[in-house]
Amino acid sequence: MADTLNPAQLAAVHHLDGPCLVIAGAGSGKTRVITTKIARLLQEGYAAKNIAAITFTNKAAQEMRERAKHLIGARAAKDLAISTFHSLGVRILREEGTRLGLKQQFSILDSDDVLSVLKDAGGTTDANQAKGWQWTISLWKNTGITSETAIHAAKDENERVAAVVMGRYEERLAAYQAVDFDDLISLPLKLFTNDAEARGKWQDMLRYVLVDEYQDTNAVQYELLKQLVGTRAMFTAVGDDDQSIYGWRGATIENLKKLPLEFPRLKVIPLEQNYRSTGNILRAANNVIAGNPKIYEKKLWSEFGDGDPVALVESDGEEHEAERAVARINALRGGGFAQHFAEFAILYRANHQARVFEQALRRAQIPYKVSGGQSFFDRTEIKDLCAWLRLLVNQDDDPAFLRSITVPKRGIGHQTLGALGEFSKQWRCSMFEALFAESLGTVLSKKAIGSLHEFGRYVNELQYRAEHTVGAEDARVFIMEWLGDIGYEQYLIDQEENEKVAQARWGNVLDFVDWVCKRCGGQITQDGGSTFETERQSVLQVAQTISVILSLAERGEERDEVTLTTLHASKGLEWPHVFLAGVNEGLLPFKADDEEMTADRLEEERRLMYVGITRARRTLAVSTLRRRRKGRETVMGVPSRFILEMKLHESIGREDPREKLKRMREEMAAKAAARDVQAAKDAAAEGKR
DNA sequence: AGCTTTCAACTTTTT
DNA sequence: GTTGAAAGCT
Repeated sequence: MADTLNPAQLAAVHHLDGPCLVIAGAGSGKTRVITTKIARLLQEGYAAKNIAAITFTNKAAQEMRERAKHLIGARAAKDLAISTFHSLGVRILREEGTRLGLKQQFSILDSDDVLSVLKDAGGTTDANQAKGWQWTISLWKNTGITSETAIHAAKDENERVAAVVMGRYEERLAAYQAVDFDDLISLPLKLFTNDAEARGKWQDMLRYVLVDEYQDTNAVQYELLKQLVGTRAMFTAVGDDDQSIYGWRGATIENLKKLPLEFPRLKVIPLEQNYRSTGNILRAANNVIAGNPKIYEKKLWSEFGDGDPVALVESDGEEHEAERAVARINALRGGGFAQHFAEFAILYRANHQARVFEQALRRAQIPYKVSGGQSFFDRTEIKDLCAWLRLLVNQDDDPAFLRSITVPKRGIGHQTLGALGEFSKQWRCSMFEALFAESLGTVLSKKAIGSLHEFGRYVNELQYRAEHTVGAEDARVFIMEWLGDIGYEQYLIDQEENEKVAQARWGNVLDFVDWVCKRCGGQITQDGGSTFETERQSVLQVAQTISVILSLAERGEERDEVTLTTLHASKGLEWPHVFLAGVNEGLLPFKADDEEMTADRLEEERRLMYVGITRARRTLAVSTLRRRRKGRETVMGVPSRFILEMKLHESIGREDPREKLKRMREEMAAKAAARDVQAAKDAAAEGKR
């Protein structure tokens, strides 16, 4: 990317004296605009703590902070209020919650917690029913519907039941002094709407607000934003109406339409220069999205030249498609177009599509990662136990040491640990090594050293046992004893006032134990035709695996792997070589058998296709299935209408794809005929036998 | 009748 | 790879 900003980016950065909406096309350098604008605001005299940047995911927030750090230095970046909508909500509620009758240490329920409260409130043990309620209630809460108004919003019998359950659910939350994720937005909004003093205080604190991925905001988030910026309206919203793909969870592009109406001084700036993809890819993207009605006109272009034409891949079925993808990866690498596996991504509509690709990649010995899921390891209770396991693997892991020695509390406080830390710094050793140092007596009391030694000895004992415990059953016994020794269940109960929440957390712990034990015992894996049994592992070996996974995740280190991900999860990412899988009618655009395709739905599916296309930097393959398995029978695969909409014949440097499509159809028909003949022969042979 | 086994189907997801 | 439903077995 060039060192200087282009005129549109500059305009976006320098428009400081009023509301600003940046329509940031895919790959148009929007994060750069946001961070540069933050620097500009600082220059303009804004204090760092008065600048708020709001994102949707923690990852995005972290990334933005990193980028800001590079630009303005760590010191200034530290004070910036960069956070997600939700963590900003937490901050507001921690400080002002008492005004809403919420104690300062209210608890936040995650979706598992919510599920168990809902089962309880609805008097059911059926997880699916409770999940249905959870979904409906969350959607209501995200569109501004409360337990009072829910009954009017209910459209069928199920929803009417959900509305009743919602009432009881909300009562329970209030009784537990707990909030769910949606409350983290709606309660601050309620506060600001009713309490001018609190509103004034926060408007004064967050004097300039930047919002990333504005097209993903829901109705409640929009209202909160309005309350935050007040009539001063000093804000910049950055978003792309063409990349709004979260309508199904309450995001609404109404928020984009409303903005100029509610803020007449709004300056709208489109960013159209793309710094990511080749001309052929952008042309296909523009052609597809042209099928949608426009809110803000924009057309992406780049200076990269036409590049390779977009490839159209047709395969006989899912397995064949996966083979074609593997072949393509090998061909591009062999041809010197790519050096690393990490340059490739395979994108698909639904998670289950990943499986076939996983098998094919494994067979071809190509490393891959499936994105999404793994958030399991983010839970505090799991992190606690992982810290212990990490310590067993590597005693010199100081963060793991600190977490283990304080979880659960064992009478070793920050005084002792501070001294130990100081000591280890001085002697350039790890804290665990410092534990048994003789000269420790000069800085710490006998009693403190006693408890430290006890901890150290226990860790050594655990480590020995972990190394020698093999197999699922023994592993379970060992781990449960360990958890009993450290009193972890009791710790969870003490930690959490709400008994239900504590139980749910303990449930997660048990899941984790299962997970570990499963890996300790030999497991039978079926891969394609072959069946093999993996080695039985010791607890320590499994812990090592976990440590590796965690440390890679922590350092954000990239392994050289092909990425498999859903289209939704791919937004914001990019790869040199992208393979769009299963671009068939019914899959993309997705259509369930029992539901009709509305214009809104189709438009969102089209945006999803657009997001997929624009992930590619250099080459893009669009893959369709001639035959699609649907249960036992094989149905005819119809290429997605989006493929036609790409107008690939406009691609430069290839044969006319309409001709190619025609040829492929003929081939398909011939093959199908041949198959039928073969099938008839087989049947005849079967009959003879 | 109640249990086990087999078979098919399966949106998208963050906090 | 998991779950739910239907068919088959005791």
